Amino acid sequence: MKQEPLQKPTVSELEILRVLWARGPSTVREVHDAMSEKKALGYTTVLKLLQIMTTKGTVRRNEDQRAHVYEACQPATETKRQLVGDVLQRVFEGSASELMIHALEGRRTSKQELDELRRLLDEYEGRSR
Amino acid sequence: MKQEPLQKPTVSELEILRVLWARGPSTVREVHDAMSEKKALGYTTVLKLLQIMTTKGTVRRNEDQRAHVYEACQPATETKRQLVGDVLQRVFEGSASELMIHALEGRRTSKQELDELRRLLDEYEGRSR
DNA sequence: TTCGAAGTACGAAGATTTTCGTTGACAATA
DNA sequence: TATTGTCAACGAAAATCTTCGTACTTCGAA
Repeated sequence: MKQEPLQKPTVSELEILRVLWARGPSTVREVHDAMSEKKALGYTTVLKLLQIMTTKGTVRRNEDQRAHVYEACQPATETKRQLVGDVLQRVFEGSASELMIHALEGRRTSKQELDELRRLLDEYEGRSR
Repeated sequence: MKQEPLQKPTVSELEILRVLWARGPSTVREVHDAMSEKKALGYTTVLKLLQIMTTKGTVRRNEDQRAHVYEACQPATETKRQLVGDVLQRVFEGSASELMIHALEGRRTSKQELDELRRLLDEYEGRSR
């Protein structure tokens, strides 16, 4: 049962992906060290996760070196889009406005970020018209 | 170990919550019927889910009638905020702009919705200033 | 050449989620 | 009153996820 790369990463898998997105192709050791700043996980735990992600097609690895080098199969943008799209559907029935309202509430959003958001809307509109 | 209502509903639990939010207080039968339009689940599956959610404090129930009546403990808004806040942190490191970019990409967004989004930004800014 | 460090592979335990089947209590009705 | 549905409670199986421990391999250095 070959799985297309359409499956959502789990919580732990996402943590790993974030490291790979930030660092680019990395060894288990590098991923483990980068993560241990935020969360302590055993080396073999990270290794296992990467092995599982390999079988799922989430990451691929280069085995030329003794320490295999892993990298994400999908660009970060694609996966992020998928993740937010999932919430958009499951929680907000596809309404971006609803999503936005709840994203803004319960946090302080700076004037800078609001302006940035407006700029994004204009840009999006200009692009898609 | 009493759990504060800070725990994220699972995928299935969310489906149930959506029904409760839409219908208001409902019996298992009502929830089950409402859901079966979208997804077929056994009656006892829905019952079990509601029982679990009761122990978690996600929903509460009135047992006056033979068919217990369930309702969500948290208002929809609160839970939605929590869910989107979770993604905001885990995927976008708290950046609403990043969230927005990826929410808009990969879908068609109408002029109406874009205007609505702008209105929301203005409203938010006016309110918090 | 032997020994330790660094790596991968494998299996597995424990937690959580998802989904029902079964049982027994009750109630409506024939 | 005997039968037929409806419902809650419970247990449990199957699927996932999370986390490691152990064993085996390989590469350098002593």
